Amino acid sequence: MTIGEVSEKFEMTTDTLRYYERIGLIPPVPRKKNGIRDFDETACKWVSFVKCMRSSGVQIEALIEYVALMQANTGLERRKNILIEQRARLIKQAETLRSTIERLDYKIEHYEELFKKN
Amino acid sequence: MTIGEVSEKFEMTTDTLRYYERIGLIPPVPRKKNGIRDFDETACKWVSFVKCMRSSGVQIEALIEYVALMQANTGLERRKNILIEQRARLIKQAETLRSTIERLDYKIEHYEELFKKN
DNA sequence: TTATCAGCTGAAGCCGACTTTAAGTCAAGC
DNA sequence: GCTTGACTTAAAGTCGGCTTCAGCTGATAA
Repeated sequence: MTIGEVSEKFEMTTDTLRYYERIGLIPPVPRKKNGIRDFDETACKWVSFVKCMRSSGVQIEALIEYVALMQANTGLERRKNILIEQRARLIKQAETLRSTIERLDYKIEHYEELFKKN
Repeated sequence: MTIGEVSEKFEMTTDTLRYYERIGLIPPVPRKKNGIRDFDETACKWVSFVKCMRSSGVQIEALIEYVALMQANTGLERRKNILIEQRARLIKQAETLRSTIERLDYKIEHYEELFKKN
């Protein structure tokens, strides 16, 4: 797959994909002889994974470390711990969201009351 | 309350508090005769509200508009809609988080399996 | 054949959200 | 009366995360 196809598939720009590869957020993408990127299934899976993680705010740094360890085929335990740490961060974030939503609900309710009165 | 006390109470820097006032994220804080900020209960409630919203990623722009309408004591309906829009954004975000966490769970599970084998 | 794509690289630019700095005021304690 | 430390402002700086640009190559199609 070309970078253009991948960018459509995952709804992100080609620039972002190149940027991700450049900073090591995804492993180096295989190339054709002329140097053009040729995304295989593995590369696509990485894009999918990183896109998902980023959409929830998982930090780029953590992902870069994870990818590097995968590339080096090492740090099994560390890899697992990165995932666990990030999960913990997300769970905390979900809890924060929950309580903010509650607060918004409460305020919205208050406006409903106001409208009823008039 | 001084800005220093408020910053301790809400665990944010005095710089951030001044910044928030400057851009209209909280209404103008009452001042003593010498110009020093003197946070009253209303001001504190605003800080608390904005801190909560920002911790969940509610956009500054939306909050600024909301605060401005409150100050002008107008746009009742619009105010309610701002809150509803932001709630919708947060709910979407919570859903995204939930599915990312699931994906992480799955990957972590995979590492567990690997460790069991060895 | 020429022009118009899609792709390439490296570097500079941009945006949101603070944070720091420079230069100054003011009140309390020694 | 001077130092200390908390406060003031406006403006510049920082940082993460892209995004855009300049200048190039190489393949396709009118």
